[in-house]
Amino acid sequence: MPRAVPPRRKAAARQAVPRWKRRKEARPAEIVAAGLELFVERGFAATRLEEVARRAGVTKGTLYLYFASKEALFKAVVRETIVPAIARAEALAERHTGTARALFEELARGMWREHTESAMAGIPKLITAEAGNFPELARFYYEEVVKRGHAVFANVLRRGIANGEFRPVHVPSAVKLAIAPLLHAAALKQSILKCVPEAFDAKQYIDTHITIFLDGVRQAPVVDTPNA
Amino acid sequence: MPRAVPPRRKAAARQAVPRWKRRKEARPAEIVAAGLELFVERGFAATRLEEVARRAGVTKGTLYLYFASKEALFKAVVRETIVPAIARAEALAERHTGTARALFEELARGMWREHTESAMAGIPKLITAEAGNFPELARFYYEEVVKRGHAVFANVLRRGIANGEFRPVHVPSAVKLAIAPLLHAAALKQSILKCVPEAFDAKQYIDTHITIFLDGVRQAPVVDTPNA
Amino acid sequence: MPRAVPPRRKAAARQAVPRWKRRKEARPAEIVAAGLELFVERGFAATRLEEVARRAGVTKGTLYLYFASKEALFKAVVRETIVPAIARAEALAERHTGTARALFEELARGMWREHTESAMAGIPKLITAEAGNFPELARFYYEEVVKRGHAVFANVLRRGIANGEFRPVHVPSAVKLAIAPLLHAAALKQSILKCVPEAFDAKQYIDTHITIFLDGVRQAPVVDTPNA
Amino acid sequence: MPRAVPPRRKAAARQAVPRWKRRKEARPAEIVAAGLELFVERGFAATRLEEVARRAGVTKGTLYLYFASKEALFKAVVRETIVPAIARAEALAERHTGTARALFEELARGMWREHTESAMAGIPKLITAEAGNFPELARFYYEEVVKRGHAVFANVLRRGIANGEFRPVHVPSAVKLAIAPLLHAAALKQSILKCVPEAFDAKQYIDTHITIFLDGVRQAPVVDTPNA
DNA sequence: GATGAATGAGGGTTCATTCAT
DNA sequence: TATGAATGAACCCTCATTCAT
Repeated sequence: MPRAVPPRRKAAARQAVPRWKRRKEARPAEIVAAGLELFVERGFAATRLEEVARRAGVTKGTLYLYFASKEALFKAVVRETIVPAIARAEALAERHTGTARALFEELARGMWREHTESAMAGIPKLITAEAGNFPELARFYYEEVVKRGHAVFANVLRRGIANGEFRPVHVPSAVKLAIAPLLHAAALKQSILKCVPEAFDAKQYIDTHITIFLDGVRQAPVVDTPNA
Repeated sequence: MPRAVPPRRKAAARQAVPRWKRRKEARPAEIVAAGLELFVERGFAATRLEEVARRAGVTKGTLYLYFASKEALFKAVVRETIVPAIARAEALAERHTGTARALFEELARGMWREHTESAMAGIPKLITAEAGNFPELARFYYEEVVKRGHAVFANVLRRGIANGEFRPVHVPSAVKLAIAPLLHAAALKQSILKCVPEAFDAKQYIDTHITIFLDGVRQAPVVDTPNA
Repeated sequence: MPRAVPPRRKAAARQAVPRWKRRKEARPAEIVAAGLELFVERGFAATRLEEVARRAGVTKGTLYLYFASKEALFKAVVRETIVPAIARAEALAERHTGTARALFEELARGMWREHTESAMAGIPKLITAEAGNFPELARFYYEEVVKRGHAVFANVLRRGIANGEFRPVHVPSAVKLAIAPLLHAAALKQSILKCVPEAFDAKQYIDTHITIFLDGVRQAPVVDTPNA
Repeated sequence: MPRAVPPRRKAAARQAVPRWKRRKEARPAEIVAAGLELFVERGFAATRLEEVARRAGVTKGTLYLYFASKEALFKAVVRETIVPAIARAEALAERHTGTARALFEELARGMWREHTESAMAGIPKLITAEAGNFPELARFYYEEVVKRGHAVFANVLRRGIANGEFRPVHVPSAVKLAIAPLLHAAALKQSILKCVPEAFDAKQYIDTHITIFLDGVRQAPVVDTPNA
């Protein structure tokens, strides 16, 4: 999965900016991208800055022009990956129209996309692995991502309960249960599933999750088990 | 391949064995326990053998009487934590009586107990974090734990579908969805939740999971929504 | 396979190369020189890399910029000391003019000089001491140095026998006997003689060796012991 | 060449002494023998006491019942190997009858035997290798072995010169030249020759040495080269 | 800004030595 | 006397960090 060290110049020119200048401006982003890949793959301690540098196409010393230390790079990697994701999540959560069921599905699919196709893909695994070594980072992630995400889902669930789409469930638990399969599968794809031949059918997985979950929380019909 | 607690000859002859010998036989287990704690908390690379030794009540050199290297200790920690868990899981899976629903609940609660109260608690997080650095260990875990666990749950689901308790769902996905909330919450408890003040209501969580999941997969009554 | 003093491009461009770069190119040679001293004095195992580094004017870590391990340094020390010596020996052996006696003397003195005044001085002792631990290095030394040296002396002896200067002796033994006093004395000077007050008269020693050996192998006169 | 760890009891009973007692009395000698083998093969620093113990059929701790430290064992190994050799040398040197030439030959062959067939075989190489680390041991060896050996040979040479068998040579050098081929070959057999396929013809070597040396130092006839 | 040679603290590992049994 | 588990100092080696160019 590592993008395998683009040996020279990277992509096509964007505009009129001279190439070397773009390069210079892109440096921090390239370093962050390389760091993300490696931190996710190996963890913080097992990642060597030399390899981050190589993958970013610079030398070790150059890293220190942009980041004060390995730890600073690590935190930057996490923050800079999370912050845009938060922005996207906010945009997504704005469009809360339609039924609670429809919104739930939309949110779940959005979150799934975010955690499998964007740079966020490796973050939950990384934070979980490094929480013990970087508690403040775990708190940051919790505050900025987890709580916000929970709040959005809680909102939907509460609305669905209020309007009778969902039956009254323990919302804090239900929120976690809605999200857990998404994050868990994302972490698996970044780790164990890379080591084994098993094919993971992502579409079936997310479809089935939405179906089971929504059926599981919907308001039961009056006559649930007529003869019992 | 540390000799690691030869199971035989221990309890029986206890009174005749000199104290230091009993100590010696207990050493590997103590070291493995200390290693498990720290590897889960910090990860492989960030764990210092000196601290493992201190926590086991020995000195660094002593570790090498029982384990050839840090890596060997790590693998022993994982294997020796997993293997007894597999045995317990087998025993649990044997008692498959009653309805599929009842059995599902029993299995889910057993697995939850296993992953929150036994030494297994930290293993999924650990394997996930280190899969990139120890792929063969990830494969071992996948073969011995994941596949077995999946098989047990798949069995129950298929039986329930066959006898009409459950509706036909995509079994491989449903199995993962039944398990994901358990493992995800276990990993969270070992990591992020240790860093934030949030109280996690484990009982509510597992109860809600079982309820929602079972309702989500149950065979809908003939008249689902009578008045709609 | 340390890059070890790239021979080209050094003397030529000297004035244009910045000082630290010249320093860098000299580093491996300085380290090798320091290593040679210490390995000869203490042996491989008893030599601490920290002291090699100190004697080379660098720190421990720097060694690893040029040599992959202590063992790699050791082998480089031996090889890089031997290889130039082989070149010099070849040059010396070319000038085979004059009588076999004269050539023998020239070779013996050349070898003596080589093994007492050049960096080669400590090598035979070192190889002898470490052959048990580094058999492949011993083989390399045997192939590249011993066999070649033997061949050169054997050549001279055979020529002298052929033209009547020497009587027929067992050439393989005679070759070793011509060389043994040189190597043995060289080893003594690097070891025991450094520990005792005895003055070793090198000039007398080599002169006497040449005299006795040549007299010992010369063609005896017709009347060996006239009156006996 | 290592005697390969006699696994249990060693040889046939000598007399009536109970077996375990003989074992006990033989312990130090067995340890010394094992130590000698390994020190010669690997050098002092590279020899592990664990292996010495194993080869002696005891455990590491037992070594310390007989020797205060690794260094003490090393010195004991050297001293106890040398001292009997000195005694034998003295006995040999007593029988100084016949011509100086005959006595020289007898001494040379005796010394050769001593340095190739007795336990002394590895000592010169060992002392040479470790002189830098154990100068006092080198001095001991020099005083007790080298000087004595030199004195014996010097004696013979002086007598031969006095009675006209030998021409006047520089005796200190001639002595060393008489001995050097013996010690050098002994060292080679303990080291390089164990690593290469070359067959060393010991008999030819020693015969040739005696012949060449004695011819080299004998009193030239009056008419050395009559017609020249 | 970028380099890469150099540093040195830190951790894994070895092994001579000790000591309770 | 003999054992072997345990120790801890020492050493090799790594790698984040610095700095002259």
